[in-house]
Amino acid sequence: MNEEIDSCSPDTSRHFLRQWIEEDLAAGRNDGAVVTRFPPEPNGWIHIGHAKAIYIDFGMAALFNGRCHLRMDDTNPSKETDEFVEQLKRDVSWLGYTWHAFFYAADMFEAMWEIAENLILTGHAYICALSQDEWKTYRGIPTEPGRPSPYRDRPAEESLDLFRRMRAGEFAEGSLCLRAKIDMASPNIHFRDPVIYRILHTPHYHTGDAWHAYPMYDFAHPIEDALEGVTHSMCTLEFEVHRPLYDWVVDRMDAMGKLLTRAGKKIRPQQREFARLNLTYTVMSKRKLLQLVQEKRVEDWDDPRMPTVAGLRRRGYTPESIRAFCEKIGVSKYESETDVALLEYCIRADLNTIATRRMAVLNPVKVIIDNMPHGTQLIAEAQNNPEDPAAGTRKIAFTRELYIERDDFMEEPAKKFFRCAPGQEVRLRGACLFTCTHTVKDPEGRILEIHGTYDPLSTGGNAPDGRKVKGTIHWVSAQYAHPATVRLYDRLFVIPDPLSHESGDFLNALNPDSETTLTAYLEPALKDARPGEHYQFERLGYFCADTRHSTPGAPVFNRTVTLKDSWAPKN
RNA sequence: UGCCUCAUGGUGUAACGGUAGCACAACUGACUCUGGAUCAGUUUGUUAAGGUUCGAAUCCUUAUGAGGCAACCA
Repeated sequence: MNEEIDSCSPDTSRHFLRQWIEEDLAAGRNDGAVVTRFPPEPNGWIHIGHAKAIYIDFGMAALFNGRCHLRMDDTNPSKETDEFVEQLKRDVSWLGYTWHAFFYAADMFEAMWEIAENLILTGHAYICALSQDEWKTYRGIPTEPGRPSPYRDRPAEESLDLFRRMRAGEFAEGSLCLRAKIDMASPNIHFRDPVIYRILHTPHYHTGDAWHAYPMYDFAHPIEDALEGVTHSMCTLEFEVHRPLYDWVVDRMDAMGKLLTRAGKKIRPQQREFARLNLTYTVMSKRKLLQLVQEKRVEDWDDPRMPTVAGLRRRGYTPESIRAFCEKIGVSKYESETDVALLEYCIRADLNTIATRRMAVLNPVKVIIDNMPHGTQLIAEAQNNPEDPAAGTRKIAFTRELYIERDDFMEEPAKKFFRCAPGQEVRLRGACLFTCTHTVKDPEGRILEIHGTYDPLSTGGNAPDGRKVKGTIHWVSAQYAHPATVRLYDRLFVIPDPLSHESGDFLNALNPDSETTLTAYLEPALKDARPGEHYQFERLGYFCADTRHSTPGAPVFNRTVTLKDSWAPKN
């Protein structure tokens, strides 16, 4: 791939986020600092949609010589684990990014607590004892104002006492919560006295049982940003209506003198939102991916059919291709649906330059070269990668009996079918020219053997008289072929019926034939393929030796992506 | 029917009051020891209606369409 992508350089187009930061810089805000963050909740594995966010968060920081933090947004202990944290780090690193600092939001619980107590003391928060159901009637609906909670004017000392006892674990989950006192008549629901602390007794993977009261996202996130010195907090569109609340919290911190300063200037974090990635035929919801894993519809989070970063990696996608994809899709606030064809283009473009060419036959039919004496063999020399002469060549034994792809032979060739057919000369890649003379069939008419002759003068694949041969097919020696497991993937998330998808019954919309496992004949060199290595099996597509099931001497190959067009007769 | 946001070819984006451009997809052709790749080319677009302006994708108004917000999730 080109240098731009290798260096993880950010998008060069002037999208609205870039302009936003440029304006801040021009206005001299935050003393010229640019600090961003990628703040996943460690409750699952990241997918291609997160890759977009990572690309933006890290890319914008890099563009302005700023810093980007990796932060675990772990304010809800019920779904979070250390394993997810470790996987998150692995995946972000694999994508090619290095964070300038790593944080757990949980490490800031004490600071958040202090701010919350301060809010209570200054009349900006109170302990509410309304149940969730009761609260619904007080909060009101978007089109009508809400009513104040009966606990809204609880004295600060009383709230403070209850708040501290919440923390100590004296109360049952749901019995009490801390609310910010803002505006029950606001058209923005998030301003109607939002909950900022709730009681949770589930142990936290990082802080254990030290806490029984946990901050809500809306309260915690701006504090995390402010305490880390984040200047530009970028997130997806659904948080747009939360922005006023984000600013409200930052204002409260400012009033308490809690904002960081740099050269005497306050670092005031701001939030902006961009559209999340939607891919055609692809389920991106973390909840649904979790369901696929839990119900064992897939092998694991890194199943090659999953849109997770780990799944793509195991499927054979490269970090370069994913970054190139992120650059191509751009950044906007329009909720678009990107065609997966673009993702596939990106991996083909990368693999085309780096993948080693090998010959393989997935659906074999035997070829017998009648004018080649039994027991003899020729040595063919083939390029390892025509796109990269430095990849060199290799020698392959060519024998009297071969396998070729069944699709590469047509008894009655269609128009423009230039491959093997009776009387039609074809090139056996890297070896020689071959002409089929006749076939042998079983009683059902299925072809068992293709017989023919080769041109002994065409060694290497070219006839000395210079005659042109339009078709070139791949082959493996029947004598030396290495049988191996190959898995072909179709799109797992094909949605034949959009209605079933929209009704939430997405499992019925999954393509049941998304994976086909078969035994293929490979050229002997493939026996030594190491997990993670990329190959192009000529016209069959790009493959990657599996990183999970491959064993030395017996690699399993996953198909990364097919070549652009597969030939089909046009009638 | 409250608030917020968005709308440019089939798809994704650029143009920031001054020639609607790029990429993917599709289709043509050239070349090729992969019907791949590469190279060249073609087709297709500013949601609608008003207004401001010498000039509007861009600014204003209205309409239409799409999405988000009523978890003690993030």
